[in-house]
Amino acid sequence: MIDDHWVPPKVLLAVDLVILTLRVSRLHVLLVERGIEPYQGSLALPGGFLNHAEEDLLAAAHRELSEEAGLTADQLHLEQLGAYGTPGRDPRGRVISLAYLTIAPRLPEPIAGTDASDAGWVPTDLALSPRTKLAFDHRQILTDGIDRARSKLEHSTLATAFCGPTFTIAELQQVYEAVWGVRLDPRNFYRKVQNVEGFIVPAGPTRKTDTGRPPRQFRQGPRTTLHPPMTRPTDPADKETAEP
Amino acid sequence: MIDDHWVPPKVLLAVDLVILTLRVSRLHVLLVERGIEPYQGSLALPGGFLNHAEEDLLAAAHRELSEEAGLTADQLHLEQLGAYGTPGRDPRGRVISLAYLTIAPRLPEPIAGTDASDAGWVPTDLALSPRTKLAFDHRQILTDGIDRARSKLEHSTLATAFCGPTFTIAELQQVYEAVWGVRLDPRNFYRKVQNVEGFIVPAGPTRKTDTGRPPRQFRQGPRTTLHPPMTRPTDPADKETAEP
DNA sequence: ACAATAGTGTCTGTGAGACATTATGCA
DNA sequence: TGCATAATGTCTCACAGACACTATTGT
Repeated sequence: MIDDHWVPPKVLLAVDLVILTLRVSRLHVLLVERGIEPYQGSLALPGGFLNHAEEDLLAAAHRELSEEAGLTADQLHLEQLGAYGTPGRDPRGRVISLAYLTIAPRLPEPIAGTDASDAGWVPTDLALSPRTKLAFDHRQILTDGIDRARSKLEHSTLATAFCGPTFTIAELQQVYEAVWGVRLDPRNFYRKVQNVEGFIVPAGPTRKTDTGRPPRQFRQGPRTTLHPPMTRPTDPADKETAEP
Repeated sequence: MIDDHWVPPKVLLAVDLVILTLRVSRLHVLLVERGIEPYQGSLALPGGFLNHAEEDLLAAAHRELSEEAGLTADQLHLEQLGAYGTPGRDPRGRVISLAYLTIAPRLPEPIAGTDASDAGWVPTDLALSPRTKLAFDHRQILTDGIDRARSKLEHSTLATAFCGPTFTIAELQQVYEAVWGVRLDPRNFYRKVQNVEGFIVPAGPTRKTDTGRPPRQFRQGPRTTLHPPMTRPTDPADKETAEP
C-alpha cells in the first residue's frame, strides 16, 4: 500500500485571529478590509501566512496580533480555536488556517496592517448578520470563536480579561451580559461572584461617578477555573416535549 | 515590510487519532508500535500524513481510523482536538499534526496497520505513566484528548457512544466512573439520567443476568447536549484557603 | 430462605432566582 | 429632601447527595 517513491504533500499554513473586545456594552470583533486578492475588499479576520518554516505557531499568532492590531500581547489571552482546512477554501492552493481566540480589554482604534487597507471594531451581531460577507470561511471561524468565549466565561475567570486592571462588579456583569446576550440580576450576580473564593479581590478605594453611590473596585484574583461553573440562564428553546 | 519575492513556507500535515474505548471498566486508548523512523519501536497514537494535497481533513481522519484501527467510521464520533506544531517535534521537518478524538464502544482487538508493526488497547493510566515513552508530543495530545472526553461527558450525551446500541443504566454509570475516575451513587445516578428528558429511552425487554434482578435496557435518546450539565464530583484539591 | 442487583422513596443542606431593604454618594 | 446606584438581606423552590427501603430474579 506504500509507494517507495511517494512523498507526503505540503500545505500552506495560515494563522487567523478572532480578537474580541467590549465597546459600549456590546461585543465587538476586529475585522480588516482585505487589500489583496483573493477576496479583495471583503471583510476578514486579521491573519496571515507563517513567516518562515520554523516559526512557532503561538509566536506567529502573537506576531499577527502585533502587526494587525498593534497589541503588545504580553499579558493577553491567546488560545487555539481550531484548524480550518476545507479543500478549496482558498483559491491560492491548499491552505490550512489555524484560528486563535483573543480576549482583549477596551482598546483604542487599531492601526491598519500591511495587507489590510483598513481595520476596525465591528459589533459581532453585525459581523454575523446575513448581509455581511466575510472572506474565506471566516464566518464559521467567528461563530466558533464566540461560542468558545461564551463557554469560557462559564468555566473560567476569563471575563476579567475583558475589563481593565481594576473594575467594578457592575462592569464585570456587563461583560457576561454582552457576551452571553442575556440580562442578569445585579444582586444575585453580586452575591455569586463575591462568594467564589479567588475570583475577584478588592482593589483600591471606591471610584467616583457622576451619579449614585460610588462602587468598590476589584482586581482579578488568583483563581483561573470555576468549579462549579457560572450558570448561564437556560435558553427557553431547550424544550423537547410540551403538553396542552 | 513585504518582499515581492517572498513566498510563504509550506509544511507537512499529519493527522493523529486519540481513540478511546472502555474495556473491563477502564478507559483504554489505541496505541501502535512505530515500525519506521523516527521513534521506531516507540508507542504512538495512530496517524499519518495527508494522502494528497486535496484530501479533506476529516476524511483523512476517517481514513486513518479505518486503516489503523479497522473501524468503519460511519456512525462514529470524530471531533477535532487541536493542532500541534512545535518546531522540532518531528526530525523529518516542520510537521503540523491535527489531532482528532474518537469515542468508540467496546471493540475487538484491532489489526496492525501498514506503518505500525503492532497495535493494541492500552489503559490510559498506563499510557500516561512516567515509565511509558510516547513518540513525538503524543503524551500531551493524549492528555488533552482525555481532558476533552471528560468535559464532553459533562455537557453532552456522548457517554452513550461508549456503550453498545442498547445498554443498562449501570453500564452507563460505569462509563462515567471510568472516564472521570470517580465512584458515583447508583441510586442518585439512576434518578438523574432518568429525569433528563431525551437522554436515554427504554429499549426492549429486560436483560437476563447470572445473578440479581434483570435490568431494563435503554437506547440513546434524541438529545445531544445537556443543560444543565452532569455534575462531576468536586475535586477535593479545589481549596484555596483553610482556617484551623 | 437467601443472595444479589435493580429500582423507588425520603430527608437535608446548598444554592439559584425573585425581590425587599438599607447604604452612600451628589444635586 | 430627592435621586440614582451600590450593597445586603430574605424567601422559596429545585436539586445534589446521602441513605433506607422495596422489587425481582436465580440458587
